[in-house]
Amino acid sequence: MKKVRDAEASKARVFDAAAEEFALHGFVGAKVDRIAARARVNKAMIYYHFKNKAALYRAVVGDMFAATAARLRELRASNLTPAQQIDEFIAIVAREGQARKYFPRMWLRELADDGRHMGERNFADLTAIVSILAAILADGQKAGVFRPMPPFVVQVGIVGPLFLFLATGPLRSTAALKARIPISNISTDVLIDYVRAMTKGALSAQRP
Amino acid sequence: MKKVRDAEASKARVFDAAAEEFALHGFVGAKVDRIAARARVNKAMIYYHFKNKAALYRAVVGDMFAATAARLRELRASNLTPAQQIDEFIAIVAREGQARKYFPRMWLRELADDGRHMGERNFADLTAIVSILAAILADGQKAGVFRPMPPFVVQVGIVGPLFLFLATGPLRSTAALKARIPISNISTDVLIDYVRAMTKGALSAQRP
DNA sequence: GTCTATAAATAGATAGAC
DNA sequence: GTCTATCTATTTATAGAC
Repeated sequence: MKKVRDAEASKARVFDAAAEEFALHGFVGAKVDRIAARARVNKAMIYYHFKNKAALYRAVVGDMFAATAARLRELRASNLTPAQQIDEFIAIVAREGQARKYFPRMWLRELADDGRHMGERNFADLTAIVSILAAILADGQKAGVFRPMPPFVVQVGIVGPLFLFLATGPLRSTAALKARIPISNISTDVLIDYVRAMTKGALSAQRP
Repeated sequence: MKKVRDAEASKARVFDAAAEEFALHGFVGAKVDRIAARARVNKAMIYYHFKNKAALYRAVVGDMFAATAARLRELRASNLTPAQQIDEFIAIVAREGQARKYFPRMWLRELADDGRHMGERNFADLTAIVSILAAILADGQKAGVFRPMPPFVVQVGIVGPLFLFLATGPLRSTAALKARIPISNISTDVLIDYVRAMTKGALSAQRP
């Protein structure tokens, strides 16, 4: 019993340490030795809890995707208007991404890697997320409030700004210093509002 | 003389091969052996032409940044209106990024790495780019056509969608198949228009 | 300028004792 | 469940011949 609780605790520590390590160094750059050190666990324990480095990685990605897909399915089951659903889509992606500090970095890397390290399960969740956005856009077009636009364009228009921002805190601070730009503390709410304004401005059916 | 031309040619092949390799695998994942094979050059030649892997990387990043910064300085010297300068800023970043297929992926990775592999020169160019955007925004605010917005927010709102799109061609094709979304061939012009509409929609001073 | 050979370090994974 | 020791493979970089 005691052992079981310890096992769960050490497995959770491995998960957290791995998430941080993958975010900072990418799949290839992440070192199992460092994950073990970070988790205060013997390296062999990582292979006891998870099959290997790849499986550990997929578990971390899966946590974000499963949570996001679940929240989006709830959204889709609501009866909000298409415009409101876009607002909520943006807020959900932003909040789930912010709740997992490591994830935006991991995702930028995984995109650059063409999804090379994702498993079937990860891919299914990603597909679900894109399909939900496509459905919202289709509803909005049918209602005449959105102009036609390929879902992937809208997707990168939402995820791009959100994740680039969430992933680049330290770099922005450094750049702000060097460029002598005031380092205003930008809240996630400001960011969400901006992405909402961008997206609806660009999707709006009636434009000059 | 013949040798010199050969040297220039092989150095150029190393540059191209390295750019491709860094884009596909990141700084850590890039293998010098693969760069040599790709460039059809002996591995030792890489160290003959460039100091080491890091210097080679900085040269590739520098090519994009120097070109972009130069074009933006020209833009800044023009007498276009702030709104027109934003449109041109977006087009320049998109076109320079598209002219270097490898770069958007490299940049997503470098952002996730907090700029860890950049040199002083790279950083100076990056700073110049951000400063130019900040100046355009300040002009627009002064003229009353843009609402106040931190430059970094606008920056991620432009670079995020552009580079996420440019970096993810193959992945989008795969996802489109799995999600049964029509794989429309989206042109860079459509993308540029969308990012322009997004940015100006979100910056517009008079909004509901 | 070009190539071979190799030094030196590092990393993923596992066997096997406790 | 936990730890030590180690095997095997890779990888950056250079020395030195041509």
